[in-house]
Amino acid sequence: MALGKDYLGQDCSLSRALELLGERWTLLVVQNALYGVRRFNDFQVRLDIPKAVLSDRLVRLTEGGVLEKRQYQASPPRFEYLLTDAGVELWPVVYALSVWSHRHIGGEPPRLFRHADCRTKLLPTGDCPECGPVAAGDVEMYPGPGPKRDDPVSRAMNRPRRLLEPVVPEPA
Amino acid sequence: MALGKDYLGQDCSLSRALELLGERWTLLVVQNALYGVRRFNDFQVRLDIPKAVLSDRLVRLTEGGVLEKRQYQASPPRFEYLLTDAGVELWPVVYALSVWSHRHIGGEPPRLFRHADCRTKLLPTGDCPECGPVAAGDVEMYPGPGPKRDDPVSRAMNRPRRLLEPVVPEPA
DNA sequence: TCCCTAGGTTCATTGAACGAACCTAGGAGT
DNA sequence: ACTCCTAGGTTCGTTCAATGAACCTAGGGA
Repeated sequence: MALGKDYLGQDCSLSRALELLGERWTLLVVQNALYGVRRFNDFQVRLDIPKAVLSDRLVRLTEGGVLEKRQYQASPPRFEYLLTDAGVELWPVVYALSVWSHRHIGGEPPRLFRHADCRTKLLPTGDCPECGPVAAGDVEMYPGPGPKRDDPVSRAMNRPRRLLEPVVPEPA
Repeated sequence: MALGKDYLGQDCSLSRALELLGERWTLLVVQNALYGVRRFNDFQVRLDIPKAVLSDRLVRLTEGGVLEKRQYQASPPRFEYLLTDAGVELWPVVYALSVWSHRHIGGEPPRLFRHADCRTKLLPTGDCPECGPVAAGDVEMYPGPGPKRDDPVSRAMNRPRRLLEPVVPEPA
């Protein structure tokens, strides 16, 4: 975002959220973290995002308390980025915006979401019509009618799976 | 957003929403439209946004079906921008993100929101804990503890008022 | 005649996004 | 012993959106 990613003169909570989440690519990174993507190269392959931008976004999300960087292997040192509790709480926002997009912009959704316990499709709020509020970890993602990207990470997401369950792409 | 405001290679609904709503300032324009701001100069005064950017965002939101441009006076010709039904349906997204920001980033909210009928504070989803789903027009906005901007448009928003009710700033 | 208002447009400057190239350290293959 | 591969980045020149000050236009009011 050119010349100032901040909104200094604003008085609302939304502007503070947008300083952290409103930059290009940022919310897509969070969405894919909810889908189970954890590693730098997996984000990069799935999003086709310039590495320098991805690096910046991961740092900012980590500093902002949305992600946590963890070493998952000592030698050679390798890292993954996990959503914090605050990050997981962005699920309703991401889902509501996706539903809005499908309703008002159009396009077939490549992935659908239901309550894992009762298999009921979620309301736009992310709640289950039968059971009420649903934790993000109890949401099951399964393939929808829309076209899907063809890369190893996206392919690994085609099996029905819960949110936050780590994506393990097959090696090429 | 530099070099491409689009996300062409993406397969998700969210990326299509972000092509329309994800640029700098855009969601703040929608938020203020929900708060009752309708006129070019009122958006400009309240947001301190460069006029060229505001002009671009209003055109894009209008083309995208979020706003509708209407002439409210013939001579001299004057215009206002009203939210469409699709635009009003962004209220839960805007509200959920504001609540997230207050919970996880902090800061006092300058405005609070309750169900106008029963005066109960809304859930983060925008629903009323007592009555269930609430239409945006039945949400009442009232001043909260946080600091407020001091401009004629922001001052006009300090009286308790329903969402979408037109803001009428006092002339300076 | 002059100024004011609403609703913009024009333009030079700045700095974020892009993407290709490069880097580093540890295994793995031959 | 040497080379390749992988994960996880960094560097850097190019492109283009954001900024803000100046300007524009048409009608009304003093």
